[in-house]
Amino acid sequence: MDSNTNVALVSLEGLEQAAECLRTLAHPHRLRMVQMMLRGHYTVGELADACGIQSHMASEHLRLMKHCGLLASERDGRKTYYRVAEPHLASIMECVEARFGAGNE
Amino acid sequence: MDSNTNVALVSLEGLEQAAECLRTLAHPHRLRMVQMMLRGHYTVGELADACGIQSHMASEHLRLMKHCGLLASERDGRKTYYRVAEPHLASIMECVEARFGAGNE
DNA sequence: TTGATATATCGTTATGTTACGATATAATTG
DNA sequence: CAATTATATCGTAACATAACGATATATCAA
Repeated sequence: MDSNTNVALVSLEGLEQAAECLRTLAHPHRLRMVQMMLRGHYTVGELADACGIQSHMASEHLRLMKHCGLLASERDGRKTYYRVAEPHLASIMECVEARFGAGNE
Repeated sequence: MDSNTNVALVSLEGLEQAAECLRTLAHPHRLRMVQMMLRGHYTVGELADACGIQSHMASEHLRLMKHCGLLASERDGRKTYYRVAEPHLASIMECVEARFGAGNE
């Protein structure tokens, strides 16, 4: 028996929230940022550089993910450090790595 | 140390594919259908009824998920049965259930 | 205070997605 | 064969998202 066979179906409201989070996560630069943030905390500029995008665009991606509860941030002087706030993100990134990581491209 | 700290960052190409899959999954009706299909196989009409949508719209949702490798289908007479083809979907739905299921709404 | 640096926000345009009626195909029944 | 049932596809209008230049704010350094 599959491990989730006995879990009740999630309510439509729950699925709508889940869809919003997944949709927010579903962008290659945002996935890259999350993957980095699971390994440490980074400034907007560092995340932008790693993605090869301008920092004002990274800022917007980060804002979207923070808005749906995936991230949190704290300011230190003129830098803002973002970090993962949703514990389940690690499991989802493990799936992404298992399915799309080295050896599966 | 987190369990994924040593895993190499996924290539941008991999992240683009991952983003496409996640974006396809990120819809409340599609999540409901996947949740059902993890428990059995269903026809287009059964999945449509469960979501309260017309079957031609369910057909379109199912086509999108099949297109990116999440589902497979087989025809039996005039019915088409869809089933989950991507094993990692179970883990992702477990995350969704843990985060948005009963007790977390 | 002035200039430089780091983030954030705004406005616009281009592109993508969703829902849905209409229509098409394919299989079954009478 | 004609009618019915189950899926699938097409065209389109409404809506959402992404990218990006311009601009704003906030902090630090000289």
